[in-house]
Order: sequence, then C-alpha cells, then structure tokens
Amino acid sequence: MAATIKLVLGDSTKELKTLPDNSVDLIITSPPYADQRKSTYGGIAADKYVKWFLPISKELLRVLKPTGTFVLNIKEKVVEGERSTYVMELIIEMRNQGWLWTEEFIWHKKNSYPGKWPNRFRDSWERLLQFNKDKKFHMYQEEVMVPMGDWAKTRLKNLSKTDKIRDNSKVGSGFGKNISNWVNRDKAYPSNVLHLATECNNKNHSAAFPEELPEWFIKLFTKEGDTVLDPFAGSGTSLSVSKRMNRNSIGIELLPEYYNEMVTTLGISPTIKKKNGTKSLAKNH
Amino acid sequence: MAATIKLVLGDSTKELKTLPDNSVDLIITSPPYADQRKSTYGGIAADKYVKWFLPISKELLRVLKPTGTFVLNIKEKVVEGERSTYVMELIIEMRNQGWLWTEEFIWHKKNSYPGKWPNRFRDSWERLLQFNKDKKFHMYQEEVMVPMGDWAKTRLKNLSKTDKIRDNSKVGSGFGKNISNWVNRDKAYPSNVLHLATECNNKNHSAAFPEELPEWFIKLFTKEGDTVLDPFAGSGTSLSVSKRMNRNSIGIELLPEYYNEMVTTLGISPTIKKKNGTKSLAKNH
DNA sequence: AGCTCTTATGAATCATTGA
DNA sequence: GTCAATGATTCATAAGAGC
Repeated sequence: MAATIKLVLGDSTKELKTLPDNSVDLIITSPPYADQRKSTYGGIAADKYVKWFLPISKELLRVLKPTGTFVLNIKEKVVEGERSTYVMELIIEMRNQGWLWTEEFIWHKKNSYPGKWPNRFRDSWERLLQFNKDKKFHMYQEEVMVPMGDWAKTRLKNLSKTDKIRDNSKVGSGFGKNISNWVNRDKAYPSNVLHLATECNNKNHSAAFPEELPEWFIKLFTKEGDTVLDPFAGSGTSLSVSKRMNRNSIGIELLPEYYNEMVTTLGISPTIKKKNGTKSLAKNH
Repeated sequence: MAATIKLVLGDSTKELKTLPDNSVDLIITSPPYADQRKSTYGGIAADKYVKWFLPISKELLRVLKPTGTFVLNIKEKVVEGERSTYVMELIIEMRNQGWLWTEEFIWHKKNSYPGKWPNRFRDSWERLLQFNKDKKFHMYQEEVMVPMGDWAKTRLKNLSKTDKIRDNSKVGSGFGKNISNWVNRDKAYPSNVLHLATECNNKNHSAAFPEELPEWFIKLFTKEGDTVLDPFAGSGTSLSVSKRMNRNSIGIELLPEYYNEMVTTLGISPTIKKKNGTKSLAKNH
C-alpha cells in the first residue's frame, strides 16, 4: 500500500487539535524563525516567539506517540548585534511543558551563504533540537550508518595489539563475537554533527532544509508505514521525502500559495474543500 | 619586550576582585563543567551551576575592557537521558547581568569519544559562547583568514584519489568540499564552526582544549601587547599560547598541582608566596 | 625527506552491580 | 529505596616508529 499524505491548509495552532492523541511517530519541522519571512508569515517578534510556540508544542506533545520523537530545526537570529535568547527560553519552557530535551544536533551547513560583516562571521550552522515524550523511544541507528574513514582499511588487515587486548578483556572466555564485529565492518555510527549542504536547486522557495535532513531523521526515528508530521510544511520537503520513503505523512500549512504548490508537487489528486473555506483536506490516491 | 604571565593560585570567585576594572582584552576559559572532573575539582552540581558561575561572570564583566571579548567553552552533559539546561539558563542570566551574547561558535571535535548507546550518538561538539560588554568590540578578522584551515593545508600536499572520493561520498549531496576547488584560493573567511581535534598527545593532563582553540580566538580578538585572562587556567594552554603570541596573560588556578606544573612549563622563574600561604603570584622574567 | 603502519586515548554514556 | 562505582561500548586523530 502506498503511503498517504494528508495536507491541511490552516493554522497549526488550531488544526493540530483535530489530530488524535498518540498518533504520530515523528514530528520534524522548521517553523518560521522569529522576525524572518516577515512578508509572508507576518513575522513573529522575537520576544513573543515562545508565547506563540508553546500552545503548538503542547498539541504536538499530545499527538506524538510515547515512542515518537520531535525534531525542531531552529536558529536564533541576530538582533541589534546580539543573538536572541528565545530558543534558550523555548527549551526551558518546553521542558516545563513535559517534553524531554534529549539531544541537540548541529546541522553544519557546508555551503552557507558567503558574506562579510565587521564583527561577525558567516553563520554556518543551525540547531536540530530533539525532544521526546518518554525516555524510551524508537531509534533505528543502523539505518544512518556512514562509511568509515580510511583507517579502517589498514585496521582490518591486521588487528593491533590494543585491539586484541581490549577484545580479550571484554570477551573473557575464548574469542568470539567481538572480533567479528570489527571484521568486514565498513560503516560507523555517526555523531550528533550533521554535514549537509544547503539545497540550492529550489529557486522558488527559501527552502527550509535540504531533502537529506528530513531523510536522515526519518530513517533514524521511523520505519515504513509510520506517520510523520510537519506542522509548518512550507514547500513540502518533509512530506515528499516521507512519501518516497513509504511513510505516511501529515502536513499543515498556513499559506495558500505553499499549500497549492504542494498539492501539485506532491501529486495529491482530489482536494476536498470544507464549507467554511478556510480548511482543506486532501489525500493522495 | 617579552609578554608577561601573571599566575595566581586561588579561587576565581575571590582572586578576580584583585584585578582592576577595564583591564583585560580577551577572556578565554573552559570552566569545570557541571558534575565533571569530580575527582579533581569537586564537581559543581548542574542545578547549582548558574548560581556558582554568576558571581564570577560579574567580576569578568568588570575587568573586561569595553572593547574586549569573553569566550566561554562549555557543554552540558546528559543527566538521566536528557541534556541539562544549565547552559541555557546561564546565557539568560548573564544577559540580565549586562553581558551581550554576541555569538555562539561550534567547536566540532573531529575525534570525539567513541561509544554506542541505544538512544544516542557520540557527542562531537562543544559550545564556544562569545559574550561582549559593548556592541563595539575589537575583531581582527584578517588574522584568522588562514588558508582554509589546517585540514586543507595537509590535504593540498597530496591530492590523492581517495581524498576526492571519500570527501564526496561523505557529503552525499555532491556539493561539499571538493578539494580541487581550493587549490587556487589562498584565503577565505572562516565561519562560526571550528573544526579541531581534541588533543591526545598530552599524557599528564586531560587538556581542556587544543592549542589551536585559544590561538584562533587570541588572533581574532587581540593584538600584540594585549592582555588575555583565563580564570580557570588548568594546564595553562591559554597562557602558553598567549606567551608565544606576545600577549600578556593572567591565569587563575585553584589546584596547586596544576599551578605548580604551570610554573614549570611556562618558565615562570620566581614564585612570590604571600604570608597567608594560600595565594601565590609569579611573573616570568 | 616522505611514506606507511602502530599505538594511545579523549569534558562520553549507559547498564549493571554493590554499599 | 538511593546513590556511587565499575564495566562495556568503539571512532578519528596525531605522535612515533620503521622503511
């Protein structure tokens, strides 16, 4: 069965309330940053950002499965020469709300926009905050293993003395599994720093993130048939990646332009309009 | 004239009060993290960290020149599966104290500690928080415009086939660091992500940071003859780098073992003991 | 010199055991 | 019960040794 896409036109603050409890496996989103995109989203002032976001995160907490994960892509902007602290405040307030702040990944943007300022360098990283509902959550680490460095080639030719010693100490009785863990190993677990280039092929949108970003987290935190939610769907990157990877997905988008474009790009066939006209639902075939 | 080193044995909370107002150009330090180094420093509990640090940061604000910069190396640890929030709280409280939080650099530790856990990857980055007293501060950007970082220097020597293959495969998207792009470039501005390895050749100490780290910030924020302060001198990395780079420096260290070793390694000749015996001052010739 | 290969180890984190 | 100590896990770097 093909993965379904549910696309909602409307405000996440309201639309999230229509989703059932404990129904989503992964929430991945890049909300409008404070005072960014003023022309389109109206711009949330930095000092009101936390107050604006908390009702949304409260609903997200409700709809997420206990085994699920919430990945929030965010970066505070510079206001009058200073980094705003609203992200810091948001983390603290979300913990008060019941979220567990499990980890902060760094997205290192390798080809960040070049530029020169008198007292500042290029900003080439963003936060990827991982929140969870419960300490026990699903994580499929093997899915995101990366090729090892060159050292592995030489390492595997002959195990060094250190390796043997460490192996002996942990095995205890005879030699067994541990050495075989190393032999024929060509992949390593990644760290909490992600090296991805920003997407430069999407010219219509200031794309929130490259496809590799949601792909990585979808691989890591969901399996096929699971449900992915993006409450700020934007150009629909999370949704299209979910579809490609056979995950069901739910997207909410405030702006009709983005919504309409997603209907086209995601291949969603019938758009069911509700009578009030402010909300639309669509499912792909 | 050779740069001077002033080394103080004692508690920063007290010893900083002996320094004059507006006298330091750069403060760079790596304080003991919460609940770390318990065996040596006693360990500050995570929930008391902010309270412990604020009196120190207040003195640092006083001694720093208006044109100076404070670089704080810190990273929160995991407590019961969650990241602690004391660094977030510290940033907020230091702003209330009068500091400007200008920037957050990322130190990407290329050779971070290995390990595998069911719900977490290796932690391979630390925060380098830049605080300022005033929006107008000295920044000598050209000084750190070194040829695209050390990694390129060594790679450029031999542009092997494996270099190209591996780098491209890691990036994944195909954009990334194609080294041949850099061949005809000799200078580039850095970004706010620093790629450095942790030092592993120092067998006596768990060195707080590699020499490249203070060196980079000293180049960036001071010129020759300026004064650098490290209120948690540790093994003295900041001080020895300052000396080598012809910057005056002041170090404060709580533990006699570290203090004594610094006296030796930094080549400080006379140690003047005060009568109470708890405090010592020394200047190099 | 300039290679290759060997070796030690780093602000880590979790599960288990023992007091 | 809580809390501290111990063991197991395992990647990338640089120094050093050898050719």
